[in-house]
Amino acid sequence: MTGRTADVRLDALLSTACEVIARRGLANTRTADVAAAAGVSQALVFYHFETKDNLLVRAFAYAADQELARVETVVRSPGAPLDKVRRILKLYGPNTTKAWEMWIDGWAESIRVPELEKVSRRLDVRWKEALAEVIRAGVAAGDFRCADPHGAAWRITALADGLTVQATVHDRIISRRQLAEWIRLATARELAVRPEQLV
Amino acid sequence: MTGRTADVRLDALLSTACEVIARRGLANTRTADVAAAAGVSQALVFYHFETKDNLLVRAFAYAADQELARVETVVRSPGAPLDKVRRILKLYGPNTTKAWEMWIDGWAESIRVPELEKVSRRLDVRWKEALAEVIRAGVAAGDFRCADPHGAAWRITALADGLTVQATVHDRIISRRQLAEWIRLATARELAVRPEQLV
DNA sequence: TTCCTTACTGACTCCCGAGTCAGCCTAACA
DNA sequence: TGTTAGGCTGACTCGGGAGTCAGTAAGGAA
Repeated sequence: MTGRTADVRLDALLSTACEVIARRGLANTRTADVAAAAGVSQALVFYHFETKDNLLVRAFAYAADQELARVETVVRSPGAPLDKVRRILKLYGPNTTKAWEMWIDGWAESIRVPELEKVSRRLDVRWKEALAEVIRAGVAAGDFRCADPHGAAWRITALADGLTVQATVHDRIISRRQLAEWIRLATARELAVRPEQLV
Repeated sequence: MTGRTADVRLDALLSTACEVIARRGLANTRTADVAAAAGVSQALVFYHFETKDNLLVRAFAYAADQELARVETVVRSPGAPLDKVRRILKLYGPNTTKAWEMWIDGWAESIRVPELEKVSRRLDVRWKEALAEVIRAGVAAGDFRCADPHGAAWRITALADGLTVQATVHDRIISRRQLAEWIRLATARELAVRPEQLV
């Protein structure tokens, strides 16, 4: 496993770093853990990333880029706006990838690390913009009504943030079903449609 | 500064620990920092708390108790339910105490530390219950309408969580004014009142 | 075939921070 | 006015984790 080109190795290390951060938590992630998980020496991590801080910021940026790519896919896909809203909400919700665990850590760390804050801000803003875009498209197409797509997108995603944080941090405090229902309800109100249309 | 009774010292140390955690962030808080900020030796911290983990959990519990006391004061105060809703929302919002910075760190840490998760869960649940109680009282008094006080309380506080996290982590991403307005708007919808009634 | 570059490693160093411990100081009680 | 208990400290230990460095291997250019 020698002599790979740098960017292939970079990618593998960043992907591994994301897994380790999600699994162990940011505070418990050592450079040696990432190296071990990737099957390389600890020194290689420093060879490619110079510092641990740099590795972590790049790892979060890597994770953000992946999420953003998925969002763009939905936004640009053909299909009815209401269906896109539904797909964005599904994408946004908690899933098996531990992405939420990672981003809750990321938010906390972003308060002190400006570089990380930029990454996290970019992701958060884009999610909200993407939903707003799709809502605007739906309004333009006459599929539903919404007086304030920007505000609606913010309120919907913020509600989802708040509920998902609770569900992620406090095991079993609300069911996945309840979580999804409340988000659908709020979205349906914002768009003046029936909640069932978002299932 | 010698020979204070243990519980006075405990209190002072916990209060100082909260300040330090809020200011420096959980990850950057050393037992020596807390000791220095309190003007005592590092060894005294261990004398009273045995381990750093214990100190931190107790500090979060201390902060939670203070917040809870303020919530209870509002809930039990005389006054119209709608006014209590307004006061709870005001109390919930970001303020100058850096409480939100602390609890965002707390949420992240709670994912891995069961003891801390209990503390954070107790606080989160009580906030939601308190608001639900007040909503129920308002419905009973005929001051406003709400078909699902429990759900409404969850949706309102989760929205507030989501928006406040954004405002806390991402400086200037939304104004305090906008934050408060969106929460009032959502609350007004839930309670079938006009947003101005919540100002 | 030699030389240079680049990916990579083992084996370090070094510092920071949690936790310990022997003993000091003082208030209160006998 | 001893004695003691409990609050308190200085001066440690010790382990873990970030970062370093000398050197190896391999592939391409000349």
